[in-house]
Amino acid sequence: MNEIPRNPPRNPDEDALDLETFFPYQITVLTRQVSNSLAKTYVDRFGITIPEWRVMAALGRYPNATASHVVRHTGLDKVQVSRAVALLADKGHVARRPDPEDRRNAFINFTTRGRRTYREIVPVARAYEERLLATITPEQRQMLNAVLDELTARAEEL
Amino acid sequence: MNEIPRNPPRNPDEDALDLETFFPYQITVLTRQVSNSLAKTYVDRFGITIPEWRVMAALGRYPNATASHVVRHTGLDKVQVSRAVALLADKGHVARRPDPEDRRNAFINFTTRGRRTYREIVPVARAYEERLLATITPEQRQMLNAVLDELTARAEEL
DNA sequence: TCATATTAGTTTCAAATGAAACTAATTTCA
DNA sequence: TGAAATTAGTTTCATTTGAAACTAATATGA
Repeated sequence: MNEIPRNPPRNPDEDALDLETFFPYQITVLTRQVSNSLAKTYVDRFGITIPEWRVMAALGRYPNATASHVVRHTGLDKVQVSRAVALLADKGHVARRPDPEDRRNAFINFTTRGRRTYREIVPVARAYEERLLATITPEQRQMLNAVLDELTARAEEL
Repeated sequence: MNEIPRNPPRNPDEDALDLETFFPYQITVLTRQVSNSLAKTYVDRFGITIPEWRVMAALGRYPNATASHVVRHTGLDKVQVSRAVALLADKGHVARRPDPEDRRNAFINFTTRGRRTYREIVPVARAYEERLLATITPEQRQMLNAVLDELTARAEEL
């Protein structure tokens, strides 16, 4: 058996910053964990990536959207959307239809197959969220939701 | 002036999932925003990346740490730590000293310069956090902190 | 009306990432 | 002992990412 490595002594320096209680660190760690779990689920069970899922989520809510609309509703940038839509089209989940009024635009819609897949994913995504949040109270959830919105707006200002 | 593009109609489908209220989406968007702001600050003002900052933060708290200790305290993986330490050493912020008792290990410490840089960064990092959290109440902060810890533990289980 | 600017979306390229392979040192146990 | 397994840390390589350049279409204004 190896010796269990001891941590080096904690620095008594008053000014040292504790990463564990530093908010940007905390959310980074949580986000990575959550994203990795979800990405694995989406890939393993549905063969899609998170950006692809986000595009589908946007289409589920706003059908017949253009890529620009998808950008607005997913927090993805246009490169990611372009790629995700191309991959979803390859997989037969969505189809693009050029806008005859302005041929720079293309409307994006689910195929029958894509809609079926979307309807399978939604409850899985909800169930993950539900299990993740299961141990916190409804008041905490509600507060968390409000605080995250507030901080996102705030972070955009800074 | 171009026409302002209208959003496509919202889908009345009851089962559609709202990305904006989906927790994994919310924290992803917030985290990206916060990380980008901070990364820009660290690069512009101190010439270091976020992984390098995290290593410095770990060293500030736990001096004379090995790379493994840093891994444990930063949430970075060993590849990132190896690279970040190499970069910090190139920049003269840290120095590695082989452990004579076990030459696989190397103790990592600030150089004088590195410690000075660290002491400059800490208040900047604290100030950013402070400004970000300025609009939420102390009760909310405290709850947020507790909930994030709880959810991180929970996410690791799932 | 036609040269210039703007917009939608795609492609290119360079940097960041992390899994897996690797090197070197130490530990284990037959 | 000493061969096999384990550990610390680094390097390699394939993938992901996003900024910038690009293409095609439309809008603007002298």
